[in-house]
This record gives sequence, C-alpha cells and structure tokens, in this order.
Amino acid sequence: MKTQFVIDSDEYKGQLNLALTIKSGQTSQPAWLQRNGCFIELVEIDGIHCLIKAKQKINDLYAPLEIIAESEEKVDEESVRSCIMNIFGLYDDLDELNNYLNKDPKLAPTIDFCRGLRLFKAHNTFECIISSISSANCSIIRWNKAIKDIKKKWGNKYNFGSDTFYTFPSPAYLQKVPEHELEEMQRLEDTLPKDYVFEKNLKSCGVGYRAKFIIKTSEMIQNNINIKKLDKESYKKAFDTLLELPGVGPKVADCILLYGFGFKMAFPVDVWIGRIVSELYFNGKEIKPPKARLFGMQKFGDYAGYVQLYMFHYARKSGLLETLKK
DNA sequence: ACGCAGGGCGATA
DNA sequence: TATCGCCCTGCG
Repeated sequence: MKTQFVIDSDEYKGQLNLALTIKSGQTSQPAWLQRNGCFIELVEIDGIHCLIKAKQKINDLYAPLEIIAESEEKVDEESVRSCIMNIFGLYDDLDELNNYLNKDPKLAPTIDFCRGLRLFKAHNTFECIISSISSANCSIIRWNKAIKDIKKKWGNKYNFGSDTFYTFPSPAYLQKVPEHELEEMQRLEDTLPKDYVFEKNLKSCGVGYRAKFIIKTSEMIQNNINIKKLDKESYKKAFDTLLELPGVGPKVADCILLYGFGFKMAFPVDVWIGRIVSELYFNGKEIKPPKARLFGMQKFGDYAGYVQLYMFHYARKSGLLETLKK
C-alpha cells in the first residue's frame, strides 16, 4: 500500500529546513538514510510498519514537504500526517521562537544560522532511550553504528523493493540478549560448532561498558517503569523517573525528555553546551553542567530545548566552537 | 604508538 | 554536596 501526500508551508508556523533538521546531529535517534534527495526510515504508525520517504526541495525553506508512506497494510493518512508533523517539529512555531531569540542579544545571532531548523523528534521512544544511553561519553559515529548493529542483530527485517530495514527490538527482547562473548558462549555451550563466531552479543555492537546498562534498563522498562505515560507527567517527575535507569544521568535524561517525549523546557547540557553557556552568559568563567542546566531552564523556560539546539548549531557554524576548544 | 575525548557511576571526604 | 578515577573505543 502506498500513501502519498504533501505538507504545505501554510500548515505550520515558520520555515522548514528538512535536511538541516535531520542532519544537525541531535542525540535521540540515528540519522535517517539519505538517497536521491530523500530521507528514508522505517516508522511504526498505529502498529503498522511504514517505510517513510520525506523530501523537500533544497534552497527553499517554504517548499512543501513531500511524504510517501509504504506499508503492507493500509495505514490512516491522518495518522501518518500527524506522526510526520511531530517528528519534524512542525507543531512548533518558529516565527514565535525567532521573536523570542531576537530579544536576547546573545541569541539573536543564532537566527541566521538556524533558519528552518527544528527539533527532530524520535519516532520510537524506547530506541531513543537506548540511543541516548549509548551516546553518553561516545562519538555520534560510534553510537549510530551501535544502534544500527543492534537493529540488524535483533530487529525484525522488512524488505521494501531492494531495500532492507530493521525495527528496533522491544525491551522484552533486548533484556534477554547476551551481554558479551562469554555469556553468548555459555548459552550456546551444547550446540556450539567448532568455528562459531561470537557476534550476537551487545558488546560486539560497540557499546562498550554501556552493555550492562542497556540490558538492565530494558529489564526495568519491561518490568517496573512505565514509559508510556511519561509524557503525561510533570517535567520534574519524568526527569526523576528516567534517572532511575542505569546509564541515564542528567544530560541523557534531558535528551530523552526533549527528543523522545517533547518536553521543550529540557536543557540538555553536554561539555559543549556548558562551554557555550559559560562563554555567552558568564564572560568565559567556567560553569559546571548542573549549574548550566539550571541556568538554562530558568532563563529560557519553554524555549530551553530550542535554545540549546540553536546555540550548538550556531557555535559550530560561526567558529565559536573552535575558539572554545583550547 | 598512545593519549585523549565523551557522560555516568561509585567511592571518597 | 562536590570531586575524582574509572569504564570503552575511535580518532589524531
């Protein structure tokens, strides 16, 4: 089945730069596959796995967003539409955001660098949680590869034409996978061929010491902690709940809340955001992450998530980041 | 080769 | 409550 439609710029507020939104290196989900100017990902909508193709003409921030959804069963077009609107941050009012940024002399310069940049939300909250845990103390390339490996080893395979995609495994499934080679070996003891290659364990995905965090977190989400209702909670309560998960500290929790659950007042502080805040608002005096986080949340309120996104992209593109490296 | 970057954790005061 | 060494791997 194929569902095809367009989202015009008059259906949301402000501009859209689809490519920038997807590629701005946000922590929550691996980058979408890019081919022939299309961005492609397998997304579950109303319980149906759909191959989503998203396309926007380049160099026109008001160009319509063209969507094609392919699935075996028929999927409701309105469901696809609202899912896409959410993923690409099209419910956010960028005109209003720019007005806000304009009032702060430190933030006004970010506007020109970030036109049409929106918060790229995760389509699978569990995947978002595991991605965020994997991203801690880790480069983007490395955790992206780790997530890809996890999907390939334990996800369900979907073929669309010549393309193969994998779902992200469920918590119930992921809590049971072997942590490392030794555990994989012990489980297979009786049936082991002589030349067996141990590669179906979490560590072989390159997650390092985070393997045990990932398994324990999967177990807790399966058994104790209900993440389905997290977006109905207050920010504070949801934050504290996430901190119970192993491998989740303040930065990771805020990424999950912002990109996975849409809490726009979250202000995830990594070393870079910490340095940028110190530079812009404290004359370069070092502000430690917990302080920077509180400062950001108090100063920017419901804009905190966007401010963090815009600050980082601005710092990267303006050369500020380079000067902060030393 | 080898030292460092990147968050969270557990032990320390 | 804050600080510190360690965890793992890719990169320069």
